[in-house]
Formats: sequence, structure tokens, C-alpha cells
Amino acid sequence: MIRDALADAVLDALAALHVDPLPAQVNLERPARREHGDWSSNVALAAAKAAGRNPRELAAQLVEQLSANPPAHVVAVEIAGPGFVNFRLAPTWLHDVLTDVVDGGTEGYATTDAGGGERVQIEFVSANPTGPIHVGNGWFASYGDALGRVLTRTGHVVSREYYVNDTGGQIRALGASLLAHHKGEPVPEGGYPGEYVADLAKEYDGADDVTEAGQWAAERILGGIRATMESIHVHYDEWYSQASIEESSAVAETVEELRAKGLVTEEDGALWFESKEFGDPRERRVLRKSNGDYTYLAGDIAYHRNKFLIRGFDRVINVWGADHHGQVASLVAGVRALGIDADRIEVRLGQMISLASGRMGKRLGNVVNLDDVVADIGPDATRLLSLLTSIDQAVTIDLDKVRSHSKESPVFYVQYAHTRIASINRVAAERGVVRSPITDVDLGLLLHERELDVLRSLSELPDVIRIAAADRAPHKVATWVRELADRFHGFYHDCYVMGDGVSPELTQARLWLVESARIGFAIGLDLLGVSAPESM
RNA sequence: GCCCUCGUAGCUCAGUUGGAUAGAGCGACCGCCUCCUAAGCGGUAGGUCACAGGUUCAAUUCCUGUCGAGGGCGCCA
Repeated sequence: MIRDALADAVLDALAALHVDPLPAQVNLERPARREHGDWSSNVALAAAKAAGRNPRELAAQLVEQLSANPPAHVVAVEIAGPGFVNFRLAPTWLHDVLTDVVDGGTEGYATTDAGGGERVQIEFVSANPTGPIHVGNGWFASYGDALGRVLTRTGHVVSREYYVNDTGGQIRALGASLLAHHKGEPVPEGGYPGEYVADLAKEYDGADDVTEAGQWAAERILGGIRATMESIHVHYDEWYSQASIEESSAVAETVEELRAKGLVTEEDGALWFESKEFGDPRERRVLRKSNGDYTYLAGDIAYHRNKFLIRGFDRVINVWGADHHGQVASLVAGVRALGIDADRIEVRLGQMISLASGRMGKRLGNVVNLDDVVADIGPDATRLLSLLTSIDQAVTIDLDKVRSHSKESPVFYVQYAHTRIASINRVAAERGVVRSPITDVDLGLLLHERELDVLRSLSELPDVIRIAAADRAPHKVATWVRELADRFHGFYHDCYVMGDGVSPELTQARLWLVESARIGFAIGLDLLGVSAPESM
């Protein structure tokens, strides 16, 4: 990689200048402004103090040293500002990028094995099966899925899981609501008045038992949730039943394990977990109520014991809504108490989403089902919409605007760029233009700023993916793919691949540029789970 | 009261882990189709990066405080 070559050259130059101590790492970045060159380093600023030198002087010496023996592709090394060292490169470095992209292809370019085969489980959505998925509890479905794709590409082994809350009070409440509908009685307090319950009630012919009725309804609703997830290309490896944990001896075993460690006390007939010493801000939490039932927390700790100690995941990432924030510290305390390193569990809290029309709530009667959004704008736009922003951002979505501007949405912008690539290839085929092997093509003809901009974007993809994985921030891929689309539209507009005044040699070079862009779109869109259409 | 996540253009949001003159889309205004799809391209206008301190060569970015928004602090799940 060019960055490593430049960093090595800088280190060599620093050593030649007897800088002591040598910086552990040379920071190289792409300046925001073109005048500042293609690559820039702040190493003189960063290292000067420790070495007892003047930053600007050190930068000047560095420039002199590097200019005397410039690394490959470097045509000029300049000093700027308070002591930046700016590298100006020949376009050949970008032609090398093109070759790298084509050599790597969709499967290989911008991949790393940084994850080292780490087995990562991502649990996301996990909404209670008491009603259809709505835009609130389904918003981070694309996030969890895309994060999995990014982690897979960076060398992790990913498993996607939906924790099915198929037991407990809300299932009984669902059953009671179903039976009430069935008998034509009013839905009980705290029940589920939704239309879907009435519809299900018509089909129910089981026993007059709230648990049985609730489980029957939950199973049906879960089928709908699966279909919704599939419709936006989210495929789970596991739908894990909470009941299977609670009905096994797993919870009791987990509590026993904690008790054996001396972390459980009994008071008022309840069993308490001494959670504070494991980082819980609260002194202690109930594991088993005085009525003998285990709490949700006890079940959740048992569930995570299962994830780590039974199923052997190296790392667990839970994607939860911000309204579950209160559970995090207790769960992590429980996991730690079981002897599991705290940094193996991550809880990513997605901020609540709201509608421009106001708060969404079941009681307000303005719940928008995810299915309806998918039906309106399609799965691609639905996915990209939620992948444009960080999950730390409490977004406001205006569904009316999303609908009316769906033709101008980012997804069309990006997909349109991709169809233009397909279009170029179609026209080339019609005109009998065949792409020669890349080794026979003079990529040195690619000198137009628009062409170089496309290649600059492609050169950044490996970094983008690496950072998106490390930060658990797949939206960075979405930002990148929009930038690539922007650059490609510019190229398309200003640089004809075939046409008047375009030499056969230039056509060949541009066909390869187009191919490298195609690979970039294919990688980026696949990571986002958005389709890359051939025509629109 | 305490904890978490935030506060960037009229609106919705980016901002490469501290860099040089802070970006995009939508909305507004002005241009560009006899060649690969105008679902596109170019331009103009729009900012005290909530506010005040601190850290340093350098702060939208890190720290503290204030103000504001959302969320959380049960023997509910």
C-alpha cells in the first residue's frame, strides 16, 4: 500500500536526521484540499516536542531528506502551514489502485483478516412477538445486518441472532387479548387491541387458556416478523427462544453458579445478585422473586452464559434500543460475575427514532409498520434510509417526504450510477467494443480530474471498511458509496467512454476505470445489503 | 437527583478517532440534453459547529461546567 511506503520513507528520513525518540507511528492522511497534495503527514508537528526540535525546522529537514530520495510515485515533497509535510504524487499511484481493485475483484478488494476468525454473535431487533415490526423497533435491523456484513469482510465469523421473547407476562396478555376477541369481549387492560389480534382470533381454535393462546398467537406473529426481515434481506442464523432457556434448568444453574461464588444473598424471600462490585451502579438486583419466579435479568444472564460458555462465541454484540439502557450495567455485571471478560460483550444502543408527524406510540394509534414502508419505497430505500446515519443519532424521519421524494432519494442516486455502468457495458457490446486484458491497456491515459477522483474514492475503501468495522459503524460505508456515486456521475458526464474524439486507447483505459467503479459499487452496496441493479 | 446518547446550513444528516478555507441531500435561485439513461452535471445563496472555560503547535472533535433534546434509573419484560 502506498501509505505504508510513504510511512516507511518518513521513518527512514527521521532516523537519518537523528530524531530521537522516533515516533511509534507515522500518521498519513489525505488532505481535504487538493493544494495540500495527495498525502500529508503531521509527523513533524507530532514528533518535534519529544525530540526537542522546532516543528517547522524539522519539517524543512524532512522535506529536504525526502526530496533527495523520493519514494515511488512521489513527484514533490513540500512543507506547509505550521509544519505539515505534503506529498504530491504522480497519477500513476492511482493507476496502481485501479489494478489493485481489478485484481482483488468483488471478493477480494478491501478485505482484511484483521478479525482473525473471531466468532462474533450479533443479536438485533429481538422485538417481542406480540405485534408486527414497526419502524421503531425495526429501524436497526439493517444496522445489525450490515454490521455483520462488514465484520465478515474484515475476517470475523458472524452469527445473527433474534432473541424471541416467547414467554412471560406479555405473552399471556397477548393470549388474553386473543381470547377476548375470540369471545367478542373487550380487550383487557394492558392487552393488545390491534387489528392483527382480531384477525388471528378468527383462526384460533385452541383451548381457552391464555398461555396456550398467547404462544399460538406469538408463533403466528413471529412468522410475520420473519417475513418482514426477509423482505429487507435480513437473514438470521438463529431464532433463539427465551422459553427454551427458562424451561430448561439453565436459569437455575446460572443462579447456582453465582451463588457458589458467594454473590447471591437471600432476603424477604427473594434471591439477590450482589451486582455492584461488577460495575452496576445499583447495589444489588433481584434474580428470583419472592413468589419463586425468576426475573428477566436472571434469564438474560443465563442466556448470555449460554452464548459465551455453551455456544462459545468469542464476542457478543447486542443491538438494543436506548430504552433498554437500564439493563446494560446489570447484564454486564452478571456476565463478568460468571468470569467472562467484560470487553467480550458489547451493547450498542440505538437512539430512539421519531416521526416528523410526532411521537409514535401504540396508544397514539400512529404506529407505522415496517411492512408498509417497504411496500411504499421498496426494500433498498428502506435499508439505505436507516443506514445513512449513525445509530447514536436520534433521527427524525418524515415519511411523507420519504414517499414523495423517493425518486430523489440517495438510493436512486447510487443505483443510477451503477445502472450507468451497466449501460456503458451494454452499448460497448452493441458496438463490438471488447475490453482488452488490463496488462495490454495504457492506464496512464487516465489523467482527467474526474477519472482520478473516482480512483481516489476507490483507494479509500479499505480504510473505510476497516474503520466501519472497528467503530461498529456501517453507515460510513453508506457515506462512502454516495461519494463514489457522486464522483462517478461526474466522470460519466465529462468523460465519454465511447464517442467522438475518444481514442480507442482511451476507451480501453476508461472501460477498466468503469470496471473498477463497478467493483467498488458491488462491494459497497453488498455491505449495505442494497441491490445493484443493471437497469432502472 | 444520578446515569447514557446527543446539540453542525431553513429541514434531514455526514465530517476519515486532534489538522490547514466545516460538507452532502432536500428546499430556494440561475444555467446545461444532435454522442454511453437529465433518476444526471455545473453555479449562487445559506454557519458564532448550543454556550463558557480548559488541555496544545493546532479543538466541531478531547476534558469540565451551563443550557437544551431524547432515553434510562422496579421483586415489569
